[in-house]
Amino acid sequence: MKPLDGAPDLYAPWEQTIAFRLFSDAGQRTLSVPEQIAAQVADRILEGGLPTGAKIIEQELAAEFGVSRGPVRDAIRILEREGLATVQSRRGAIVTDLTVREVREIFEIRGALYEIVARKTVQARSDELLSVLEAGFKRLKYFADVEDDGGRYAETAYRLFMITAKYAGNQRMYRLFQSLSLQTLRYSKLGLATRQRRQRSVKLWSEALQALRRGDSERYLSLARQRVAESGEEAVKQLNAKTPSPARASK
Amino acid sequence: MKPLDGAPDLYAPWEQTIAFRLFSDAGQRTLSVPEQIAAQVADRILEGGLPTGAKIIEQELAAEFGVSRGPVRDAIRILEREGLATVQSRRGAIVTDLTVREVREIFEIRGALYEIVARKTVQARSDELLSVLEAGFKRLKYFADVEDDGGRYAETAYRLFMITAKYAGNQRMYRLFQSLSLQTLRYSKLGLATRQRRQRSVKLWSEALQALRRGDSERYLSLARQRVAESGEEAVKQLNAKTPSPARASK
DNA sequence: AACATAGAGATTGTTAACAATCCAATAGTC
DNA sequence: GACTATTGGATTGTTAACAATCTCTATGTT
Repeated sequence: MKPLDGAPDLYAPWEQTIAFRLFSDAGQRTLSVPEQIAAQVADRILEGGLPTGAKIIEQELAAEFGVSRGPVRDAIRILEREGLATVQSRRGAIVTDLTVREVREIFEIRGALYEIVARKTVQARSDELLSVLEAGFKRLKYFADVEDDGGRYAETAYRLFMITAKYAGNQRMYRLFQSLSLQTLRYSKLGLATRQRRQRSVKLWSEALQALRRGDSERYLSLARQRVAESGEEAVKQLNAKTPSPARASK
Repeated sequence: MKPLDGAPDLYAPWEQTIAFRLFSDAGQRTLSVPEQIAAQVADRILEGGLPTGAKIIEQELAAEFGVSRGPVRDAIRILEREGLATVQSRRGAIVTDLTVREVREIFEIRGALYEIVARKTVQARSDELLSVLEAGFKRLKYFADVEDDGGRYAETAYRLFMITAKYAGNQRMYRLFQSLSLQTLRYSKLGLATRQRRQRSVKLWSEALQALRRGDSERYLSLARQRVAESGEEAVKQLNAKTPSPARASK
């Protein structure tokens, strides 16, 4: 029944929230209380419910989740570790607000890691992987046409990529990708807010999957590289258009 | 007086302990109490005072540092984040004991990141960097001939590399390298326990620095790549020779 | 002798109160 | 009016006690 190490849960990654997977991927079966809190807050951050720069106050979360501040503190440290919260000593935590430079840096790192992951994914490809990806790709195409802020498409693309990354077999790298991609997910979204951009992304995915099917490692790699590069550029461009004038309108 | 962004502290990285730099690099000026504790314990782990797999008990550290368990818990979480401690829910923390597979995975990641870092270092090279590296290289040669377990050589090589990584300009990647390299430092040591191995490493460093001086990016990259590959292979080999029979001698 | 069970001690998880620090609004000064 | 001190409230940091859990030893059973 277990076709490949770590493969079973490839079949149903779409039902769980991203943050839940973030921690269940880490190994343990049941999540500790701080992890459960962290997962819920993480989802809120990724969905935009807690906007960039918002203060995360221990007492508030403690009251909301019905625990004392101790476990909440732990949860905040977990979010910090994942790059979703930024803690300043004695000043509390805020939802991480990446600078343009940091977003660039992370995309550069992701680009470097793609070199390895892409090759290993092609090498380890199987009918199973291809059919799982095919199913995911259908989802992706669906969300490309849904009119929203690009959030659902970006999330689906993230999950689709993580499936290929898991298949590459380097667990540490998988974990690293998870962290880096999740940190930039809110910013990637910006570059996928128009249907046009999403359709461009779908095209690149489509060709990449074909290359993967053929086992064309070089083509797959170059498409993956192109995708992350375009995605990064677009995110940075949108971010630049946004941040320079941070609303100093009224008063 | 400040020749280049982030450069000043390149001049005196040798006096501070590795773990102290680990946190002062992170940004803040003064270290919080948990960070100070984490730094001291981290040094102990890296030096071998706390051996691989050793239990880290909250109460013990609390008593030793004269604080309650709260800050110690924080410190342990920090060590976990840095990959030096492994925390199991309700079972406490131990000094991280990497499997052969994990060591391989980390070296693979480092290899991928070298691609970027090496190119950027060559691109950003300056007389200042070269002279700092020259001074560091002297140190390296010195420790190559000191008879010990390879610890001091490995540490010096780590610091020398981190200087080049800092110069590359991608802060996030610098931080990542710091974490990954520190996690494997205890294992890298294994491959540098003989004077012969150290002299081989010195040779690669020497040639790499020459290539850097000439601005020969490709040569520099290939030497860096070779160094990390050999280092990884040797570490894995030694680790394999060690772990399969985990001392079931007496009793 | 091998194995299962029970219990004591050790250890982590959680809580609530207290201490230290930070922040913002207010009052005071030039 | 602009700038600097002050003070109160909000918030994080720390502590010590209590609760829950785990581990290991000793005991008992087959």
